[in-house]
Amino acid sequence: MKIATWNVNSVIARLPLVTQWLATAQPDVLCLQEIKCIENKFPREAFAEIGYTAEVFGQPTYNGVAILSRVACADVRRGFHDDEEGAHARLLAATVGGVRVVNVYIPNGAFVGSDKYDFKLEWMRRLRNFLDANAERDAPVLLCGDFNVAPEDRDVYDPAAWRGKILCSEPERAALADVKDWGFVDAFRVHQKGPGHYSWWDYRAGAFRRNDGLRIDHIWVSTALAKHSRGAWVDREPRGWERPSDHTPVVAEFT
DNA sequence: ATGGTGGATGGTCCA
Repeated sequence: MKIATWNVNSVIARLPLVTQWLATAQPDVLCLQEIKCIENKFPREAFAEIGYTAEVFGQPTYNGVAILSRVACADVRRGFHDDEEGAHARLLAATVGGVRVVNVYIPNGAFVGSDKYDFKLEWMRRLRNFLDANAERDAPVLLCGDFNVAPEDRDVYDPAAWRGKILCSEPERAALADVKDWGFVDAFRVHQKGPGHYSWWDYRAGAFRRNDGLRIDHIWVSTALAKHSRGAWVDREPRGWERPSDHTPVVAEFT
């Protein structure tokens, strides 16, 4: 089983790239974030034509997550139990091929100390609570998505410049570590130990050309699923295509 | 060079 995650920054604007990538990478599951559309504008037919069903949790203009899969999804969950009306569409869970997949778009947080930053930290606390209440540690569970946190300095192109900044600050790293303490293993780090692997590069200032990136998109797995991990990698190629997302896919493979 | 780009939208907000 091959599963991938990709923040596409508008699924409508990125449709040609996503279908092209699916055709070559051939994942069984692709979790999307920032689809930036409501469910009835999601290009469901284009994905169906190449063999993927879609579960969608949409929202106008901002956020939105979806799961594309070659097999049917079961037990689909949209958002937290205690979400209020109109809450951000940032969490979509489904059982696919025996794996409980939790697809998240963790808030960006704007800048350290902002209201959005507080919202981000609180959202991560709610995610941990969601996992405690809804996921089984002994089962194959996979948490993936745009986490908007670079967990360690080796995930950052210039750690000194980013120290304490948004996406790297200690409170964010601690909140994410608490999510990980639910019982996850970073599938990417099982296979890749070194620095220089990034999943996001700012659109501005030629960041991709200079490889000024951060590793903020992740695939984490329960220890039960980690036993079946056969590989994990970042596919940098779509970031270099025409009209790219600022993120590129992260992929993990399991037996 | 003290900014820069990109998406949804139709003024700015968000990243």
